[in-house]
Amino acid sequence: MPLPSDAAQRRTNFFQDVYDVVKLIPPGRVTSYGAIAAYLGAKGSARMVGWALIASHAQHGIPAYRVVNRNGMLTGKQHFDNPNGMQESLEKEGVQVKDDQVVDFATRFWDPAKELL
DNA sequence: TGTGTGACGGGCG
DNA sequence: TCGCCCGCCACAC
Repeated sequence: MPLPSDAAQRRTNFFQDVYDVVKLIPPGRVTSYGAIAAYLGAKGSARMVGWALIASHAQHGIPAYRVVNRNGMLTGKQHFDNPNGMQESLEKEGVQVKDDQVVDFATRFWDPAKELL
């Protein structure tokens, strides 16, 4: 039986790791793609995190709406079934959103590298 | 097999 | 301050 290549194995783990980290984001908090990428040791590859989040649609229990870009902007809302649902979900958890942007992002920011020791 | 694309981030003029 | 360009790497065609 063929053994999976290290590269393929790592790719799978990367996606899984992204989901795992996103699931650990506390309610009422948000994080950025770059922070997740840095935590996974893929610093500079924040795009891969976004790619993984697109695939996260197939999974359930992935609060992808808690992930925004470094400016606290809901750039990925268009990828949800209900683009407006992303903002509504955040506001329901106490995260104020104005103009597709998280209010007081600096305080709401949750850094896995620091909080998730 | 090669090329284009993207839910990003940092740097430069 | 604003806008543009480059690097990053997995995936689709």
